Amino acid sequence: MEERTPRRPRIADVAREAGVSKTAVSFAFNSPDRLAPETASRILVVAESLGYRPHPVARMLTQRSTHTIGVLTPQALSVIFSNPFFGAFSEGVALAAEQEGYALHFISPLHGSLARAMGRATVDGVVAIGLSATHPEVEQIRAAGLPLVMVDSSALPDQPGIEIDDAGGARAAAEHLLGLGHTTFLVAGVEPPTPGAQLEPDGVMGRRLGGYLGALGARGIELPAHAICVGPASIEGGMAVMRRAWEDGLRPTAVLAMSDAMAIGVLRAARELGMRVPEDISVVGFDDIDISQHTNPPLTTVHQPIRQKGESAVRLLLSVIERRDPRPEQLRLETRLIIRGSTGPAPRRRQEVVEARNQAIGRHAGASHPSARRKRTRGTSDAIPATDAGPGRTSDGPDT
Amino acid sequence: MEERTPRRPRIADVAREAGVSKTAVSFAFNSPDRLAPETASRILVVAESLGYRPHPVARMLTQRSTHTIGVLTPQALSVIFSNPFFGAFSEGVALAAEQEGYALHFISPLHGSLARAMGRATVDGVVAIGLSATHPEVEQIRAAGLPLVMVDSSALPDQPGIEIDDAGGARAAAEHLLGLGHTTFLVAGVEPPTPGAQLEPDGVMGRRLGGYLGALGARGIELPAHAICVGPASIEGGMAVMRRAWEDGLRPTAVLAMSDAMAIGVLRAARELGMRVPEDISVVGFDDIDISQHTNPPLTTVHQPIRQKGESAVRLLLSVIERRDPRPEQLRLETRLIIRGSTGPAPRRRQEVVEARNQAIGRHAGASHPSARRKRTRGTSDAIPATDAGPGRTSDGPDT
DNA sequence: CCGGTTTGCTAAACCGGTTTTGTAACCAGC
DNA sequence: GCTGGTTACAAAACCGGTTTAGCAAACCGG
Repeated sequence: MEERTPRRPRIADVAREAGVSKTAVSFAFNSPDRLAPETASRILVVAESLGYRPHPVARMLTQRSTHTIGVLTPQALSVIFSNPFFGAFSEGVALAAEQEGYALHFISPLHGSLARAMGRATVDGVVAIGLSATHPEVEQIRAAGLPLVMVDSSALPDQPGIEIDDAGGARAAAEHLLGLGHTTFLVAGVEPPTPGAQLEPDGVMGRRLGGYLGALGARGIELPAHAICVGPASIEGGMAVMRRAWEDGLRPTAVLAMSDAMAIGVLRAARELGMRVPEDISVVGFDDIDISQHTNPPLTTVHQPIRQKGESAVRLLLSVIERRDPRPEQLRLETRLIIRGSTGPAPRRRQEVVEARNQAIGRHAGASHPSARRKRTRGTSDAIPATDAGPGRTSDGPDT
Repeated sequence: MEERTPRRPRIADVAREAGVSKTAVSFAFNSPDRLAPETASRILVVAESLGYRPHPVARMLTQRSTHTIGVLTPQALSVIFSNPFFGAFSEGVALAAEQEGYALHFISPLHGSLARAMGRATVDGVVAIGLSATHPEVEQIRAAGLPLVMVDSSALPDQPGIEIDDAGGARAAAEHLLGLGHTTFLVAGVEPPTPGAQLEPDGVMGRRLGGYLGALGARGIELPAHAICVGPASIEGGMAVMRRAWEDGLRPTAVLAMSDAMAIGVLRAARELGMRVPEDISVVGFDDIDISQHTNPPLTTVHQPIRQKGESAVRLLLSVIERRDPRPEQLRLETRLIIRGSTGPAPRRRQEVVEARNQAIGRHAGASHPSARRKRTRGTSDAIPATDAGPGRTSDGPDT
């Protein structure tokens, strides 16, 4: 005989119970100074006793603001969350959002449609990561009048966005290898989401490729088309690329990988093919995700400020949302090469690579230039047990 | 002289422009079969030309559903996203949510208050991870009539929740070490969020500790209180615990760490203190996060199905939200010990540990029992370059 | 004591949709 | 020719709040 459904109390219930108007209840919660102190507190007491909480959706509707920012990714979240790059980026996003009192809403394709997901999303603005500028949803979002900050998409000129110096970082990576005497390269690229499509020159990967090719070209080295292999941006993808290249008869002494995950896969595949890193083959990654300093050998890679990218994207977005800064801004963050243990001087003769392979396990000393190796920055490479760098291992220890 | 602010078109605008009622426009979008075909398409054309999209917040309000599930964490998201455990958990959550067409909304303390954040959150239900059952917000959520699934909190009996067999996993870890002859242990625990508080026996860490102590007690080994050290659940936390224990004069031959991150920190600190793993000291982690198979040596740890936990939590929540299953369910997932390279037989004499330390770098052969070591499962331990396990390294290769 | 301001609160409009109820037109059947 | 049932749409109520306009009483200086 009790009440059937203990319906959620509404503002009218509180008003009736307290003997005041809805307006007064609203005031009690939002601007108590507009009421007599004892009235306000009486209302709050009644509200508390009824278990009343203002309905957040109704509130959003009238205030025309959700205090939520959306993080848009063209891929499914279930694949995205396993990506360390995205984890670090989200960390930055979350940090800025929390400081500013905004909640986070992740937007990913709903039943395959990003547009549908965007239609459902209740956000004040969107940070889009990895979305190409030509993606149709970009126009949809802009048409909806929703503030948008694009990360890693060569943005339209009148559009706020965050980029990094992909080309410069890639150039530095290639020049580093050139300086070590390498002449035979393999580029391990991240394949575009739509299979069969070419690397779009405007995208992140296009810019990185441009950097590689530019540096190589400046030394008169032309990279044959078949030395650019693409695969998924994962460890498995990197392994697949390296194995395929090997089976195709390619014998690079240096690999330029467009992501750290791929570089790690290349590292592993190269070792399984009997090569030593960096004695027989050098590998450079891109991104400098956290685990890259823990691989064996520690990965030489192009660092980009991933967390800061997320943070800056949110701050830029909020400056638009809150109309502090009417003019959209473009931010460009720097990259820098971090030299660790996965790169070394090119083998003297090409033949060495093959020899090394046939020798399988047996390590022979003196295959490379110890003096040059010793000069390399160790950085934090011996900071964690995952790496064997540091005195006593790797090359200058007792076991070489 | 153009329109000042190109206001977002409302349903009334479309209705007027198309010469129909608001109802008809609503029908055109939601149940077109209730209109004459040509009327419906005419309305849609007009809507398209005006750039009209139904306002998601208004829609939520009338439909009394947000099609969004909340992920609640008592810590700040910016610390949470850097946690590989949480990344894997989120992956599972996202997978299930995407399949069911739900969006994801992360709820973390707003200006330090979880209650405030909950008040703002527009979700149909909540998955709470790492929230103690006695946390005041639990009652708030239940009072609000919001479906709630608690993960890793010894839940109230009438409350749906997901747990794992923490005690059983911990027991297996301890028994493994006991079977290897260890008698001197250190427990590296995860400190409670509120400093100074004791490990609550009902929490995850309490259950794990119970498992450790139970197994030890069954062999007549009593763990002194000072051999239980706590710190943050991070690599740094694990390092700190190990160093502090060493400085306090503890000389354990085996460490039971309550998280993999801590175990990795212990690994590193132990090595820096001059110990070899597993010859001088064995380490067991808990969770089996992805990188644990890539440490050096690969980490022996208690596996728990992290992704599945996230997935199951969402499915359980949705069964409550959509009232498919009126009776809340409790799910208990299994754990299992994964034996990799970080555990080995106890050193014959305690003295060996000290010797090993004083010898610093020089590796001496035969410090442990090769026969027993060879029996250990290698698993995927040689699957990635980060580990040097596999023929030719670690112990049975040429460099021991 | 009077006109004007301030205080404390309310009634009504509004946010932008969905859903229930209503009604006019058309058609079939007896 | 009237009843009863569809069909196609409209009017109005509603979701649960906020906000604007307004009103009565109290205050206040002259």
